[in-house]
Amino acid sequence: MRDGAPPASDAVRCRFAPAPSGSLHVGNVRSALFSWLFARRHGGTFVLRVEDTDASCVTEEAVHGVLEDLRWLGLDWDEGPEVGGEFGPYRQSQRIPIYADACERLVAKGAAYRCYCTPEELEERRAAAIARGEAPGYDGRCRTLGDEERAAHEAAGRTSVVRFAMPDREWVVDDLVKGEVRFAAGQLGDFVLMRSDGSPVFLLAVAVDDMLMGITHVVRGDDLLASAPRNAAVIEALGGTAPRYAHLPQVLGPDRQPLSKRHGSTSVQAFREQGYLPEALVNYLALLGWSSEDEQEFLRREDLVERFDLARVSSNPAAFDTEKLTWMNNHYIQSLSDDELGARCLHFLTEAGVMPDLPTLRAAMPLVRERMKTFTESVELLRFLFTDDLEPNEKARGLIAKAPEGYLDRAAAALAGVDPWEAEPIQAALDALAEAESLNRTKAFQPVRAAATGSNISPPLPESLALLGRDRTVERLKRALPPLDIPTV
RNA sequence: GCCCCCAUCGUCUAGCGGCCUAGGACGCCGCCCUUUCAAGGCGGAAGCACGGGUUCGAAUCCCGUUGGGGGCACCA
Repeated sequence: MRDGAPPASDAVRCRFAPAPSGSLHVGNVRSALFSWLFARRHGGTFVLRVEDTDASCVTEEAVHGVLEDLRWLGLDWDEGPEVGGEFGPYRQSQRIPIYADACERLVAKGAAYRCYCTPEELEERRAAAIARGEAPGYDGRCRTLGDEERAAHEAAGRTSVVRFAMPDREWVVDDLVKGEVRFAAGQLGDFVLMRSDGSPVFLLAVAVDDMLMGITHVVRGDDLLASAPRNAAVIEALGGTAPRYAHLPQVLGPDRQPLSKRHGSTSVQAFREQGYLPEALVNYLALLGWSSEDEQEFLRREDLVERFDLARVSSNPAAFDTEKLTWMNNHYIQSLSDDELGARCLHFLTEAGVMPDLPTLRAAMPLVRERMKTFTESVELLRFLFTDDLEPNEKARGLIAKAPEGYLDRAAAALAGVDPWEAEPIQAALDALAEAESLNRTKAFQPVRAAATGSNISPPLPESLALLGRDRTVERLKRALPPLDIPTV
């Protein structure tokens, strides 16, 4: 029924307009993704615009961080910072004169006016309105000021802001995901467009930019739902046509509370550093509030583009579930080739101070691919191959301690004679040893694993030893200290 | 206080009046596989917030209640 698809004749233009925060959190990214998907789905244009009017806390790194996140996720933009476009500039801080001009035009045609009320006066009247059970928005006092009163205020040295004269009627937002949302007359008060220092407020900048940049569809979080009629009103007053809006439900934390610092790092950067794949994050996020008609869950970027439909966006808030993301990440890891996998692991290993030799690393990929949920886990899984400076963990020490007297020496001797040094003969030698010692495989293998890898957990043992090499294996088994030397705590 | 949004297993969801004894996925539990850990296979527990309507028939439509969230700034 509600289909956001426009007639093929007019091109879709979507935008993502982040404040430069350093790194996007998953909620913002979901908005960016859906906006991007909608644009791509309809062969439209995706515009990136940086909302940096609040210059106080904006740094170049913060802007770059956001662009990096988007690029990493594969959400490319057709117009915006670093790529340009015919409706630029794409940073609001560079568009100040445009806003000033628009504001002047609004005042000139009577759609906006100067307001001389002081913060104290406003606060007082707001409180009174609430006490009366009315909406606490601006009461419109300065809307009808005559020239003389205005002159008197100016003469008295009063500062002023520019307020938009919100037409006093019912406003209906025909939202692509929420349906018709109505705001009764009197609900939406006159809001500030320009501060007393002459700087534009968000509501002015967004309206002007969306209009001038020819945006046809605004896809954003539903925390902005109530500002949609204001955006539309300003655009109409400016003689433009308001875009269609699609307000997405919020992304909540695992505790179903709004995303905040309390939830720790939910930034794209954090997931990237923890070893999540962009494909997994995109796929997971797409499923957060949207589902494919065929209920398919594994969807690559192009599958999503092919199927995305705003009409299938759920209208209820969704809690971010790291467990499912992690599961999905493992799935994507398993789909990578050994070369791709190796390259990723290399990054995380070196980051952790482990310097792998490449042929061994590459050869180890089949052993670890289904054992990693994130790439950071590759470090613990593979470290033993690339450093002889192993600190056996608690459980490994326990296993070594519990091994029969002289067992590891006999294992070393048994393995020393294995030829060729490959997984199968190694396994055969270990099995023969187990039989000779009357041990089952678990009992036979675990002490060897502990001594050779320093951990009670490792990739399959024979294959691991094959990669480790005969000399290092034998050496580690011999060097594993007998129980007596285990220090008591 | 006023306005708006939302309500299916713990979580993400399918469902748009009869196909529902409510389906799938993550997670959880059990079994299988198994040298550890994973992965994989099989099976299981688990949900329509509540109350009224409408209808031959309601998870699906309407109203109310409750519960969550958002907005009402010289923030964005």
